[in-house]
Amino acid sequence: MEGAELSPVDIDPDFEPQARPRSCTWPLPRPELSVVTPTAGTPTAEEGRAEAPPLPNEGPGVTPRKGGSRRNAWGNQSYAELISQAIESSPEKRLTLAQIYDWMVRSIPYFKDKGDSNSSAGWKNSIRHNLSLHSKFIKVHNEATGKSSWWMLNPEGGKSGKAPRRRAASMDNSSKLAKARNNKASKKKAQGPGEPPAGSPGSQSSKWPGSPSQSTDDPEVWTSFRSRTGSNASNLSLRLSPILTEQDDAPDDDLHSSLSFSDNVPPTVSEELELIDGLTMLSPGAAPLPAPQSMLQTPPGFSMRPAQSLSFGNSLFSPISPVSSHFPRPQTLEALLTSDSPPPSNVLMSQVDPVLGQSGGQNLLLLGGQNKIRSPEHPRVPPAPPNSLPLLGLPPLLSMPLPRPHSFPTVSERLPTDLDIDMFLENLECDVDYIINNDLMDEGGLDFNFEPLHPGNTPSNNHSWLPS
DNA sequence: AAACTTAAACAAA
DNA sequence: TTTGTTTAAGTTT
Repeated sequence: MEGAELSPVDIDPDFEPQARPRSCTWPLPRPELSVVTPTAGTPTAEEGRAEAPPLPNEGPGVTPRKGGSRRNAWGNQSYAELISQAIESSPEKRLTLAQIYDWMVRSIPYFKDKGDSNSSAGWKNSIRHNLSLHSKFIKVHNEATGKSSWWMLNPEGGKSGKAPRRRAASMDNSSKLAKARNNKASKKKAQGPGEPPAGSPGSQSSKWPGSPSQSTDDPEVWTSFRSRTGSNASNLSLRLSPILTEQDDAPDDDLHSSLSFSDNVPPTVSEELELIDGLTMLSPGAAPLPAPQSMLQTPPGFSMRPAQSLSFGNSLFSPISPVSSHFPRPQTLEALLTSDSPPPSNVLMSQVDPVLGQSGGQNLLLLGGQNKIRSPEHPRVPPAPPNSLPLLGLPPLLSMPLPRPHSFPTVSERLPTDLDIDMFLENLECDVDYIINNDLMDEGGLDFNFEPLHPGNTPSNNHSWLPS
């Protein structure tokens, strides 16, 4: 693309702050011609990826300006372009906000002396603003502890496309993506407890931005699983699997596209998501917690298992210990930690993980939601769009006959070839049972009656594992 | 009018 | 505080 070999912002000799009524001050009328030095220091370069590619940069290319005048103090590039360059210059095509800042300071002469907090407020604000505003940038959850999100270029282009303010009759993909991230806006201002901002997209559920593989996925669908409040549930958000990252170079757009959802999302989905969104916050699972200790506090049945950070910390579901259906209940934490036969194809899992992730999360939600929380109107599983992979709301994986509005095809029907998924489902199933038995039934507060619904074809009909 | 930059209010972590 | 999201206003093309 653009990144040809461009000098960091060519400094043209004639450069002069030419009339720019703008109130803004130009601290550095004439940027030192210093060549972008990788700033030996910059240890900040997170995760050692520091070896920042010295200088990317644009040059003559992008936005050739006719006159010798430059549009901005640093050249003719817009913030968006600079950010794009920064991201592209990174080996993995992704950077955290801090890294972007760092790149700016190191690569663009104009910002060289503006790295300190004092002089940086303004442009950093603009950077952030641009990242959020343009659909060409997508935010990806950063697995690393305490790290901010990765920012990547929207594989789909997203172009300079601006995020549409509201739902339009027809949106192109990038717009939709943008929209997805947009919908979060709503609840900000003007929220009188009971008055949804009229005319604003307010009533929509919050969305979370896509993943690199989200390209054509309908953000509406799985984007919405991000908790409005940014609770743990937001960790369901996709993570960049190492594998995917590596393939990043390859045109994986198509690949992802093939996994994508259709563009149509039934109107009800939004509402649906609202509900789920709410439930999400109630779900203790789905939080790839970096700190193992914290997991000890979580209900044993849920997927927060320390082990996940080991071999497949990048797959949203892999964390669940492969407990076979013969061992319905995780015996002990130790057991969980030791039973670690990794799924055969972590690769595949990683690739679809965003989608599966949503499904899985949703499932847990449905489980919890329907049985212990609300759902007076029994949340419907959003009808999976035709070519959608498994949004398939894995409901079927719940071996126990929870009251469900729909009946779904069996897992094997839908995923005839994906053993990993089956395995995963099995695991989940076990967890669910365990939860039901230990966390719910023991409470005595719920009145489950499984038998009637299982006329005897239950795999483990004797329920010998049930706590007596 | 669209694309940008700059500011700033706010929220979440 | 930092990171993100939005809204708003002023400029430039």
